[in-house]
Amino acid sequence: MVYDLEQKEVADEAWAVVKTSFPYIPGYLSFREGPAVLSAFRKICLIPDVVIFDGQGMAHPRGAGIASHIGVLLGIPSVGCAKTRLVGEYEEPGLLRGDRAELRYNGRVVGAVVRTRTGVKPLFISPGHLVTLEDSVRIVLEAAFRFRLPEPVRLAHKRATELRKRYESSRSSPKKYPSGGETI
DNA sequence: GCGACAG
DNA sequence: ATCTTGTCGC
Repeated sequence: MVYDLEQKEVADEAWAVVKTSFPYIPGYLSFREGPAVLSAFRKICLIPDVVIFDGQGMAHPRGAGIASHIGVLLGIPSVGCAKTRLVGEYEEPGLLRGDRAELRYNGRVVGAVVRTRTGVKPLFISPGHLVTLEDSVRIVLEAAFRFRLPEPVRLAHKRATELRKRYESSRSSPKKYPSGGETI
């Protein structure tokens, strides 16, 4: 999902149906979900300035979560925005939107635990490719203006669920199914 | 060996 | 992540 933060609207989108070739193993998420991200990315017409990943960036056992790894392959700035922690220690941040705490791992600050909405569970933000921690937090807070998750992440998730349902029911019948290359 | 563990 | 009913709060 390519989202225009100034117009507050979807600018482009694309999807891909890819068979999983790797199991989900904490610390190896990019090997499972990366291929699908890459194939869907080849179909979009508007290349974004930054990509927000549903997962970790630098806050990873080897310092390179899906945001860092795929960000490099795409050659585009990226940010890790996970709903839960993978590694690191932190103090619970304040309850207001914008309140944050450092996420430390091996004596290093690898990310931030940020409250994007007052009273909701915080997000685990960490730098991906070509982006600083401060910019990462700024980008996520700017994109999460309505709900807990950044708008593009929320909409992408919503679209994925919808497509998966439609796909699972149409795959049995002889009908065809849009490949996701349609441009808006 | 035990517990932790993005999606 | 997925399954899954009702329920709590804005």
